[in-house]
Amino acid sequence: MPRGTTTRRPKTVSALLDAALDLFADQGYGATSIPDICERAGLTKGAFYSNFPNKEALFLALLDRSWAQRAAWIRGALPGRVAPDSPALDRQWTLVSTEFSLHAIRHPEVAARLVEHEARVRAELATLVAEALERAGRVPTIPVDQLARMVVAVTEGSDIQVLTDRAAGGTAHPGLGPRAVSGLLEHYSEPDA
Amino acid sequence: MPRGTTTRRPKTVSALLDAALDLFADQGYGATSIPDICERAGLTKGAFYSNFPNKEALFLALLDRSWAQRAAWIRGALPGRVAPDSPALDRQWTLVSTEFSLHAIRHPEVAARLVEHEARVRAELATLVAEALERAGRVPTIPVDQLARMVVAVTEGSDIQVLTDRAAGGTAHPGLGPRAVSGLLEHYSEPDA
DNA sequence: GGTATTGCATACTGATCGGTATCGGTTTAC
DNA sequence: GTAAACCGATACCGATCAGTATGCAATACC
Repeated sequence: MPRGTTTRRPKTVSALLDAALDLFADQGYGATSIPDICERAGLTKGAFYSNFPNKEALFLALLDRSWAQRAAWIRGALPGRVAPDSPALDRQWTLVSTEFSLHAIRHPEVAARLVEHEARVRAELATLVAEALERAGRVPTIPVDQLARMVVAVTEGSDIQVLTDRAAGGTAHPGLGPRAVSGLLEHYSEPDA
Repeated sequence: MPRGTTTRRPKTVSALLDAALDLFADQGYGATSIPDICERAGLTKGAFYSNFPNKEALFLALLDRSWAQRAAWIRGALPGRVAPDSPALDRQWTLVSTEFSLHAIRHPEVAARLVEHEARVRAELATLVAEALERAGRVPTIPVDQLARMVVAVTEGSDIQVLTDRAAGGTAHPGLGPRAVSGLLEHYSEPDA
């Protein structure tokens, strides 16, 4: 049982993660410095190095937190839909999560972590897909895990397209992600016999 | 007609772009410094600032060159396929191009440039899709431009998935991109009457 | 309430950053 | 052959970086 102050630390960590999320989304991971993060959090480098050994450790912690938050959000938002729509497009999340994918591709030891997380997400999504198809009186013609993979791929690709168009001042359209998803689900299933 | 030397400059620019491509793919755009690029190119900062005002200008020039090269490559590789397969997965290209999308989302003036380029690519791809469907005796049930959009989205999303799995040491599978593409093309077309 | 411990601020270091100014070898034009 | 223009190397600047060491106020325990 430690003796000194322990209640401050969680608040500090949370403030640092909040600040990092904003800055990674705005400037990118590589372009964001540790002093940047501390300043935005209203703290100093002492607080940072007291909680993380370096920037990458904070990146990983940030993703653990974001994954947990988003998983909870998706679990609440998705079920009951006829087809598993893509969850609401979150600009900040898309930017940070995509950048993390790139980071993982460049750093194999990090990639393992990402793949594991994606497998869990896909497993959940696969059951949702299976349920949705069942409600629609259809059965999949390929493994639902492969369907989930396609759904994730097309959704993420579409999100990037939409954000790009939006940044260029294009009219705010919903993107073709949902339509492509429902198309894939219909095409790779058939009416139950 | 200028009087001095002009043959050296193109070689220098090319060397800088080559070096930047390698480094942006390996470390990311934000994490790559100008001295890094110069060193890898076997040049000094004098060469850099003699040809580019800053790192972003080089990024844009690099993408212009890469777009031209890839467009030429795709034009030679794609036609004649029954379905427009995704071109061979190029790790370096996927990393840099995805990072540029993120950069564009963060910088609207850059996004306009990217959107314009993507529109050109999609136009070409749309004609290929139309030809492929025609050869297969089918007609699209939604605008071919929308089909092209879906194809691009699912391909890029799948490429990221494959590279991540590969980085994590997963078995080298082709990914579900091509299958999803053909599924979309079939689902959003019907036999010609 | 005394005290040990915690947790962040402060201060510092060596390295590296982006950017500018200038210098000198090289090439082209005539 | 020679002069002019080019173009990249060198040297330099102030700012900022990642990381460490230490100081000190706040807090939890007894």
